[in-house]
Amino acid sequence: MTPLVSIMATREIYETTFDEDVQTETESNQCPECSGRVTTNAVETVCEDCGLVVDKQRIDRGPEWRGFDEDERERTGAPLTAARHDRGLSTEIGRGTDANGNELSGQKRRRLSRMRREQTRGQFQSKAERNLAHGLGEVRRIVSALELSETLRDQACQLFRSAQNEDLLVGRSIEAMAAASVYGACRCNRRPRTLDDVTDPARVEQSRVTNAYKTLNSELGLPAQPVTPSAFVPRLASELDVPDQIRQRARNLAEESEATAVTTGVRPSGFAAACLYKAGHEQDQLLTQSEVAEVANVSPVTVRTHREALDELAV
DNA sequence: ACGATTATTGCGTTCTT
DNA sequence: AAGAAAACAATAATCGT
Repeated sequence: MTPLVSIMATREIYETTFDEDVQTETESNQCPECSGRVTTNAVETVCEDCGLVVDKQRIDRGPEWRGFDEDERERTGAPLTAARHDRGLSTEIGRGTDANGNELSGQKRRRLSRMRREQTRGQFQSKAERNLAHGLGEVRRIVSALELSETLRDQACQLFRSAQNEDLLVGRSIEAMAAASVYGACRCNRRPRTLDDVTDPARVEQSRVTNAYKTLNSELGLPAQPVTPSAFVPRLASELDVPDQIRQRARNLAEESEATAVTTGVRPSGFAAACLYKAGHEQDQLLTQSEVAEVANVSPVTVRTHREALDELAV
């Protein structure tokens, strides 16, 4: 029997969390993570202590479609977004034509071009704002490379903002913090993404992303939740192109194992791979260990050892 | 510095064709 | 019989306390 204390020690690798049941939905004015007070502004409801976005988009910021012509509408334009440094409220000075599409005289064009230059200079009032724009750009790039949802992107951007507000960027690179923000958002939403997945499109060493995430997690008290093997099953299953039956069986296997303690401290993706392997063999679909190991980014040996754990469980 | 998980490598065994 | 796959064992590397 392994001593319990060491399990507690290593599980932190994959299950950084501060409270076991953080997922409970609270309608009240308390943060589900740290019980701090939450405040609601026009954009979202955030916890004052930890920065957790409890709720968002209470207010419909979409265009008003009821009005039939322009002056009946009171709200128009693109919705505000946390994903841009100016929350999407930028102004651009066009070139070439006036509002009616007519050509402009050379004199006016020169004047406009001077104005444009001054305006782009004025867009970033400080170095911090420039960094923010850069960071949010990186976050957007990584998020789209990983094909994550828009809400997740906004949360990641919000994380990056918080990180900057808390001066977590000093001594760290913007790219690393951007990647860490994306990973943090994934963890808070139980998205089956590994640190490798997030680091891959980022242009930094993984160690720096790890470092950034660690400080992000501890300083901001992220409501990071353990990502379970069952969350990885669908993703691996689609990469392997296995039938639904096997996918569901693998998911069941994973969930049953999670009920016991055998999945604590192990790489979720590796365990999910073992579940898929076992499920495939139960239904005479020959998946090789190296196949499943490869899509999960683990070694075949890992798949084997976890399959043994699964066998003992089923009896 | 220690313990746990995982990767890597090498090697004899089992299964398939 | 030949080749692939799974099993086993020993060692190294990594990570968190």
